[in-house]
Amino acid sequence: MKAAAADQPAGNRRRSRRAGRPLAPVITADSIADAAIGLLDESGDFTMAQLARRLGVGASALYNHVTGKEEVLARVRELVSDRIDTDVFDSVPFFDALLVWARSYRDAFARHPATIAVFATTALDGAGRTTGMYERVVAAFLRAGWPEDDVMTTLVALEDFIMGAALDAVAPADMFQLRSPQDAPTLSRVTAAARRSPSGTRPAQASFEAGIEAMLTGLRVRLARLSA
Amino acid sequence: MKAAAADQPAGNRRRSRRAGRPLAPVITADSIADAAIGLLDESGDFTMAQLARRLGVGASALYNHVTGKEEVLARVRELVSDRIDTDVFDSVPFFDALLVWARSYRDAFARHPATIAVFATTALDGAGRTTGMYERVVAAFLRAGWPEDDVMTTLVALEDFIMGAALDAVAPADMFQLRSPQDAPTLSRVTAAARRSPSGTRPAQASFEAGIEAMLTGLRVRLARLSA
DNA sequence: ACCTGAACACCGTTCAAGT
DNA sequence: ACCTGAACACCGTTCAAGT
Repeated sequence: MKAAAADQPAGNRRRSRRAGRPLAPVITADSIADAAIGLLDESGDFTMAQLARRLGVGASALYNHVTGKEEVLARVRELVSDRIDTDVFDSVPFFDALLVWARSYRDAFARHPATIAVFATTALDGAGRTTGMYERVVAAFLRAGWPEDDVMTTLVALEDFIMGAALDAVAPADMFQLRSPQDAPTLSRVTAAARRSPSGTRPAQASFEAGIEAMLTGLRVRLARLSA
Repeated sequence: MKAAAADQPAGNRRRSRRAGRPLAPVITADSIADAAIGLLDESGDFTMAQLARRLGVGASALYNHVTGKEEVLARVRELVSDRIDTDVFDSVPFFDALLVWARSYRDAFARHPATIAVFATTALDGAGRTTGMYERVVAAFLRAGWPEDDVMTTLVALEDFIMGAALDAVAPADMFQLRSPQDAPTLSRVTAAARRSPSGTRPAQASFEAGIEAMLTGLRVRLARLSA
């Protein structure tokens, strides 16, 4: 009745590894984070059991490499932060760079909705890539002449909008598609008009562009006022 | 060994109710939503078991009144939406009203972080108070002369910012308090400057005010451009 | 109709046993 | 050090039994 253990070393399809320490580690903290981001991309969430299954180990094996799910999410955040473009600040004018940065920031997180709440509420722990991202953006604010004591306030305001837009990007397209339009005639009229409009872009996308444009317009005014 | 069942009818301290249908219903969909919002206020989250315990029933009893946790959250959203001030649109100029509305919107959700993601991603289902809130705000946009096919785009852009700010309001105050400041000297300098600044308001609050001001400034420009 | 209490499939995490 | 597999306390939800 015993199934033959015919696994190739590289294969992870079938379950067969006897208990005890393997000759070489099967997983690493990095491979765990990679697998997590894969699951996040595919289904928007992950469990420790799914993670372990994908890596071909038991769930408890994960805890030899990470302290728990929270650390996995923190590591995912680092990987996601890495996709945010901060190089633009060296090549184009400040406000133009801010627009590119904001778009890449929103896109990076819109693909991983499960990380948004964690990202927004977990403290930075030092030397990571997320900290590096902030360091470069803050430096750009200062080079643009932004008052030192207003940089964080403004940067976080921008982040608030970006995170809200990332959350919205995963909302159902028909959020405002009412069953009984007569209960909210004005809302129905306006959502219908939006659908007819020749935007081409998806609604969430259009709102992001409208919002970031308004915000940057307002921030130009703010900078002028604070500089005066 | 059997404990005496000495409960007052109104008391819900001790567990004692024999199986079978009670003479009068013990809970209702409304009392469930009320209890949920209480737990949300106290600890930022709730489980069906906690909800049942607070109501003095078994967890399975909840399912006689709601279909599941999702419905509970939807009902909480309705209660929260009810706290958003839309009356201002009748009493003060449009952009001033928008500011008051945005503040009350953010405050309503900042107290219930667990509902933010649900609110942002669940479709409206018709005749509720949330729909009513939208109906009144949309009407105000139109009265202010906003182009019909741009109302939803702009309203959602505002909501993106408000929701992001609500999420930020529950973030730890020391998010940017690095363990090793030398790894990010510019970021450290700027966060230190922000702490010294005589704002009086909390950082998340200051960012909300800066952001909504910038956004409304930008939207005034947008309205002028679209009207031209 | 509306409760209780047992049960189910799952969750994240711990830990002894094995190499 | 790093795996397996059993176990724990919990989660949301279902359902038979009781009135």
